[in-house]
Amino acid sequence: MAQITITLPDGSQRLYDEGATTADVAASIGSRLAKAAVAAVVDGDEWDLGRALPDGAHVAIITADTDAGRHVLRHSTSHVLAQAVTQLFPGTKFSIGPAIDDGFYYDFDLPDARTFNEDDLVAIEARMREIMKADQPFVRFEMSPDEALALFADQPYKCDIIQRVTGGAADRGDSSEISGTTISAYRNTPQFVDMCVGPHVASTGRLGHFKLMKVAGAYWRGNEKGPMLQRIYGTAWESKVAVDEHLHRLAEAEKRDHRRLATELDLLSFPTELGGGLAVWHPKGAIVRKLMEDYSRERHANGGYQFVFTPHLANGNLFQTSGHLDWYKDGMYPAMEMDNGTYYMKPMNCPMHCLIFRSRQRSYRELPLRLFELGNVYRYERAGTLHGLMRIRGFTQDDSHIYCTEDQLQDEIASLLDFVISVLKAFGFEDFQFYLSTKDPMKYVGSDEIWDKATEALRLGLDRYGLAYQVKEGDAAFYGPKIDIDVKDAIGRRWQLSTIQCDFNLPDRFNLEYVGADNARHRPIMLHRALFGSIERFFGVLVEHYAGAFPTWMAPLQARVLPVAEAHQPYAESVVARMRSSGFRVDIADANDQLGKRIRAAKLDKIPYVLVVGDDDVASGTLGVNPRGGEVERGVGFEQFTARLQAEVEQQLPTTS
RNA sequence: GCCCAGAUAGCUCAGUCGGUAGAGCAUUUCACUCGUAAUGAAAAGGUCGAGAGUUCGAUUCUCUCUCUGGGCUCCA
Repeated sequence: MAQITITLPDGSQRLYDEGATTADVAASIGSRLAKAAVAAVVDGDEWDLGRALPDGAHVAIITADTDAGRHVLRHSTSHVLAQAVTQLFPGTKFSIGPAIDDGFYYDFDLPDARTFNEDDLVAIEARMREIMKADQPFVRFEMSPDEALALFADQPYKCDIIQRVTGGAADRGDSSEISGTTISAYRNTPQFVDMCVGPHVASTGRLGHFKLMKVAGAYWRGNEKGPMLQRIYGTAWESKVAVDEHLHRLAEAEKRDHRRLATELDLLSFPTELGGGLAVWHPKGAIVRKLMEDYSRERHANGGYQFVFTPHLANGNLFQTSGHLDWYKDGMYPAMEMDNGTYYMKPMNCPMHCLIFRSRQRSYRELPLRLFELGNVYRYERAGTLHGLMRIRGFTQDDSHIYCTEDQLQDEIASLLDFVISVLKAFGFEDFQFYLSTKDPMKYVGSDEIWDKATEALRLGLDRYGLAYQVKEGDAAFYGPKIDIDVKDAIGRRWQLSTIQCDFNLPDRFNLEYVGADNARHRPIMLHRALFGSIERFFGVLVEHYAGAFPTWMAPLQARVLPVAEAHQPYAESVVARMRSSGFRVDIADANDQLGKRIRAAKLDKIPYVLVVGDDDVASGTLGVNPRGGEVERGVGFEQFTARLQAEVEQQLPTTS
């Protein structure tokens, strides 16, 4: 029998009989590898284990415990989901079922507009386990588009994909289903076959560590004018342990949910009487917010910004001039008709800042002119999009508009990046991701030349700062390209916070000018930027980042004093009074309840320091210090403790710019 | 806006096959005065999200609305 030569990732070569598969290669390397294998990379493409290899192929085995391996498990599990649903609900049309982060989903169109319920999920999951127990093979085959259209004649969504792809109109959503002009599919049973690029595990018995999570509606092809399908989400992993760890992570994330913690820690609430997406801040939340704002103001004062204030309402002419009424009217609160015009709640501050710039003649000597405002804006976010503090209808932007010359632009962007990162680090974020968003060809104003110029300036700013970034094509605002900055929180989730946006448009619309050194009039360049984005959202992210345990400098209460018994009450009160006079936020828990109970309550309130005072402390002027997350220390001198506390606060709060 | 699921005491939830409701924690009071994560007892606390319909009677069934949650779409 003829032999073929296979090259492995380490460069070594092995000989196999002709017709050998990737599974044979894995088995020849080791039995553990063979067991862990789910697919392989053959000459750069992902292949099933069962496909015969060509001579000279480069082969790398994909194991289940890698991202690529889990992707195969998840994608294969989604096929099992589709088979289970089509068995249990005859007549179901199925559309697409890709692997996603942590899992997979599949979209279905059920007969008679039926929808899934919780019980259905249980039944479907049970049927999936039967299919896995049956150990059905995933058999790959290929066909022409015409054959595929015939095979999937009763599956309109599949036909839609085939026609679109063969018609040259494929998009990203189609890529897991189909590629090129030959259509591949995988058959599990005589009845069930699904169009798919693959790869898949060899058989359904290889699967099993999964859980169906939830049902949701999803538009076919993401088009809100199109049909609404029923989507089932699931998670799948290489082992039961990995599934359990994933579920544990979800539970931990839920414990950090800012909406839950806002209630538990009495920070703020969303009274239904107010209307959706509107919050009221309780005293404890307000303290934290005030500290954030104070810090932001201090940094801006040191950073060469000038503070301004603008009203919440404006005549519609202003938003006509800015162009926002043309582009974003649906997102604005409706018009208020007054006897002297039509007024709107402001959805952003920039037009008003432009009016400040334009209020008198400006000289190049004033530039860059940096206007800063904690500006309250109101946007009519669609009902289904509201989400706690993260998506809210009334919020405060830490908003700045910088007017500068073309020559100043790149320096300004570079120093802005510096400023943004420095402020975010002060709030405990260390890991940043940068994005450069470019023009949306369907939605923009201004000339191509001006867009290229702005985009290039942002790009050079990032390059000059030496930052790695990703480009998001077509993701820019209508008025200009932007840099967005994501941070990674304590449990690895990413949040988009800061934004730096170039704008060659508003200066035109507002006819902004400055007098240059040449005594001629020039148009300034405008930058929009926000560090927190919105105070509310940033606060929400901080709550989740710290799980409600704010660092001492911004904690609503920095310490609580607990007299062991009533006899120690006067001493405890003197400790509170002395600490308050030093500017610390402290309260007392009277000796009405047992000490253990009061300690527990203080810990649940996530107060940084619990100070227990008893006989010894009264006698020698000391404190029992019980720090959050640390060991109890008895007999600490009062001055010693307050000095330590002061140092901690100062160290956490850098004020350099 | 669309699909699905919800809304019962301050919080977390149970319950009523249609006859106006209960627990734990929190709160208040009393007793206990305690050295590092839940002392005991009692009291008080609810138009059962809002409106309409069916019914002798609706917190429960139906409809509409408001708000919330999970998705989709959107996010200047």
